[in-house]
Amino acid sequence: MPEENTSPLQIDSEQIQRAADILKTVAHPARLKIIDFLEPGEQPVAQICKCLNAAQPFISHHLSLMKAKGILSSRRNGNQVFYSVANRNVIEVIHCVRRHGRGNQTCTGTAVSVRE
Amino acid sequence: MPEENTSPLQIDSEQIQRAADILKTVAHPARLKIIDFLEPGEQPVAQICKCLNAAQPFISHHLSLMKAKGILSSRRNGNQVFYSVANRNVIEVIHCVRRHGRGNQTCTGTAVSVRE
DNA sequence: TGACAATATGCAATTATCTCAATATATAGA
DNA sequence: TCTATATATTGAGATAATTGCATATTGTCA
Repeated sequence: MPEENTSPLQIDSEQIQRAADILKTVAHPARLKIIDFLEPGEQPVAQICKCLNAAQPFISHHLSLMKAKGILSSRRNGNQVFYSVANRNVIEVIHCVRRHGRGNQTCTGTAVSVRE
Repeated sequence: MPEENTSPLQIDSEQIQRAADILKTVAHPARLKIIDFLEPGEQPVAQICKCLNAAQPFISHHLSLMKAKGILSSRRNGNQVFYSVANRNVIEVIHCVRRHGRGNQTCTGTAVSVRE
C-alpha cells in the first residue's frame, strides 16, 4: 500500500475550527467597523451607534455576538457600557485590512485589488 | 444642532465591504485548511481532497468559491488542475492563525486562548 | 473514437445568518 | 417611587450558506 500524506497541515483541526469561528464573526461589515472604531480605545454603545449610523438594537446585537466570542469585552460605568477589543489577533486582522485598504498591500493584484 | 462624529473610522466603507467579503470566504474550516495546505505551494485537486479527507465535489466547490474571490488561482496541466494562493493578505491571515495556534499569540488571554 | 481519470457544475434539503421592530432591563436622578 | 436615559433581549420573516449526491465537462491514451 502506498504511504500517504494524510494531514500535512500546519494547523491542527481544532485550532482551525476556533480560527474559523473567530474569523466568521469578524467577517461582517458592521462588526469590522465596530472593531476599527474600538481599536484605539473603548467607547460607549451610543458612540458606536452614532459612528456607524445604525440603530441601537442592531449594534447591541453585534456587540454581544463579538463579546460572546471573546473578541470584545465590556465594562459598565453608570448608565453606559463601554466596549473595547479584547483579542489581539483580531487587531492584527484589522491592521491587515487597513494596510490593504491604503494600497499598501503586499498583494500581487488579484480580484481584491482596488483598481476598477 | 450638535456637530457629530459621523465617521471617525480609519477604513472607508467600500474597503470594509471588500475586506468582510474576503474574510467571510476565508472563515470556514475547510477553506482555511485548503489555504493552509496551499500556502507552501500549488497542489492538484486530488491532493487537496486527500489531505482534507473530503469528497471531491465538496472540495471543488470551495476551491471555485475562493477562486471567484481572487483568493486562489489555478492552472491546468493536462488532466489535473493546480491551485495556489493568489492573495497575500490571506497568507498574512493564515500566518496569524498559525501564530495563534502555536501559543505564540500576542493575545492577552481571551475566550480564544488555548489553555483549557 | 472509446474508455478512463480528474475536475466542475447543478440540484435540493437543511441549517444558519441578517436585520427590523417591539419590548425588556438597568441605572441615575428628582 | 417615578421618570428618563442607555443598553439588552426577543421574535419573525427574508436571505444566504452548507453539503451530499448525481451528473456534466475536460483531457489523456490506446
